[in-house]
Amino acid sequence: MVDGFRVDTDMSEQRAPARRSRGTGRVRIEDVARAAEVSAQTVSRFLRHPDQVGPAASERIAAAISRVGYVPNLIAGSLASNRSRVVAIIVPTLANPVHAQPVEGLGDALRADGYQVLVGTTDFSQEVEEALVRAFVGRRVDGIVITGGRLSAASRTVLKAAAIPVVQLWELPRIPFDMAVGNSNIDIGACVARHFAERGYRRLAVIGHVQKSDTRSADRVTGFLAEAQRHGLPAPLVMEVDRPMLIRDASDLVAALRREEVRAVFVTSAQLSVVLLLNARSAGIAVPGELAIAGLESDLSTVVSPTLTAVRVPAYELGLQAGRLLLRRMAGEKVAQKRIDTGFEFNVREST
Amino acid sequence: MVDGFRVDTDMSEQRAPARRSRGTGRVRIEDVARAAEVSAQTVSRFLRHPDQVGPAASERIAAAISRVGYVPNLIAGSLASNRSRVVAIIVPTLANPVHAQPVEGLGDALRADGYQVLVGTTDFSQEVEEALVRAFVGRRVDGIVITGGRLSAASRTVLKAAAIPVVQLWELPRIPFDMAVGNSNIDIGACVARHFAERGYRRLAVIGHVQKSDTRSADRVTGFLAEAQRHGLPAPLVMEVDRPMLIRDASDLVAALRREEVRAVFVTSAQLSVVLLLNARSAGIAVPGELAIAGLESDLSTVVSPTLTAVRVPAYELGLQAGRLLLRRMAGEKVAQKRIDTGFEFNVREST
DNA sequence: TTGAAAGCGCTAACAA
DNA sequence: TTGTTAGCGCTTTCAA
Repeated sequence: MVDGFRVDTDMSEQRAPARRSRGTGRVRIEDVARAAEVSAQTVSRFLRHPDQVGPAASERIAAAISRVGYVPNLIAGSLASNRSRVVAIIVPTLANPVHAQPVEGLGDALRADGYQVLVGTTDFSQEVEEALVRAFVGRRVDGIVITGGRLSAASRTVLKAAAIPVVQLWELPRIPFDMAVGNSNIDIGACVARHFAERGYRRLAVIGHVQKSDTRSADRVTGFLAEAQRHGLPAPLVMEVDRPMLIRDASDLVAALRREEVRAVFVTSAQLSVVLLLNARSAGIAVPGELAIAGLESDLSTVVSPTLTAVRVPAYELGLQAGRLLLRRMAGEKVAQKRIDTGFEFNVREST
Repeated sequence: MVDGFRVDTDMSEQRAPARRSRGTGRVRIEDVARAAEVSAQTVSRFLRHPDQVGPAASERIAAAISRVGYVPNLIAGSLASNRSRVVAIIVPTLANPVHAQPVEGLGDALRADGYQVLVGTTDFSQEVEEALVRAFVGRRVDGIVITGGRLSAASRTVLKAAAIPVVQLWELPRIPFDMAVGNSNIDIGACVARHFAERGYRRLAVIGHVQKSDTRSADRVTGFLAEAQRHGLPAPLVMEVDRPMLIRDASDLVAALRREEVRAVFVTSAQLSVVLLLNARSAGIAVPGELAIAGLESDLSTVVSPTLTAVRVPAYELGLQAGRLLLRRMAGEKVAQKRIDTGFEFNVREST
């Protein structure tokens, strides 16, 4: 508090009765205005459209701001302008880098424009997702990114009423709720199955993370099975794992694969594919001689031995693209291309 | 919009001139009030203190809310109450699970109380951190968690003026800015060095992530060196790596370690320690016979062969504890214990 | 238990 | 380029 600029917010010289001031005691735009001898509006303009303010005023305002230590109250600004400059993203978990990276991509896309990112994790719960959607809409976020291609009826209703841009991530519904950034997970599964077929492996298996709301993994399994059938292979073994992130020991899985005489397996989780590979190796199984393994890409894919054949989905880019879409829409632009296919890479390495 | 409750926000029956309405067209508390035939204050009370509203009114209000599809505008509420129910956390990156997990822990600690989490990533930049602090304070977050024990003067000034609870994470400054949750990274380094000394290894090395603002890693190195000296060992080799997350090939490091005839190495990054172990193995180096390796814990520590001796820092719990501290302070409670040492585990396994 | 009035701190609309 | 005025939608204060 300098020079006695504002100490008490109570300006009621001779107003109403003795109502206690509700002021927060913090420096307001009004205080800056008084210090710079301009109106509050001019200070506001200086902050938002500096080019519309004269040089003399600008100089005094800038000085006043730093002198009184003014930090604009964005809450008040949001209420008045009906734009929060906050964007929300809902992911299942942040412990898995594949879901944390889009959050970072989103933030990077929006940072320059002064947006902040609210994050919510669902732990794969549909109910939590609905609650988050409501909470975020209540906070009047300017846009929202939601992991997955399915939205509950309740979420749809709330989002529709909010009339804000929405990006669905990781999947490409034929008719997105609003916009979608992702890829075909069915294609991913099919791509791996085709690779196995071409290599001549017949007895296949697929290990997926099966969670009711994790449709990405389910789609990959579906695509895998369909493609295997197309190639006239026997129906692959389908194995399910609850929480791939927590698997530290895949020896049971390895034993089961061996018992079933599986020749090639596709693991739809990055973490688990590496774990499985390492386990198979220490169980003395030749990879790919006895068992071929394909998984999802991680930093370890090229470090393990044999190196892992893996599908790479550009997680960070997903968030970046989602952010760019939101930015355009929040700027009032119409977006024609409502589905962005970010594709995937299939890196064939030694393990298959 | 049901039953004609509010369609246009312009209520100016015969007010002022012809000023265009600024209303957002969304359902407001007033619309619910009218539908339930109570005042707006009663609806507000029903939402915040349901026990203070009569049963008849409560019933009508509940019905009205769902009938008109009311989602309270938390921005307006925040402005009026001067509480945003938003907490911010600043981390270097979300791509590294060790930094993503505290975010999740924080969210889990706060969810039940209706708080949301704003996330900012700095990519280890001090300037970005300052900008984020300003932005978050501008949004009037009710509390803030900041990775690291050092705060710039600018950040301190802004935070002091904001007068909100602040938790520093991962380190335990002797005198925290406000509160701190973490552990002694010097102790971590010392613990590993002591272990090496006890095992009889003399020629040591430590590989750290050296980034000017990443003082955690630096402290671990410091502790390691000090303890080695205390045990009368020759000065360990110190090697630096720019971005441990991006290291996919540690063969250069392995070669250097061999050239320098290092007997035991401590790698202060989880990712890199596994990569180094795998690289050493494929280079035909016996672990721990020729080279002992200790690192930081990850899901792979027990999967690799030999299993990795590793320090486990409870990242998720760090965020959880930070959230609990904030919650107490935001509830107006005084917190006596301003430094929470979450400790660490040292899991000795086969690699040393 | 309920309601009326008065802001919270800012920006949009309008006027000069 | 600058200022004045009137809200944004809610909660707090005070009164009944």
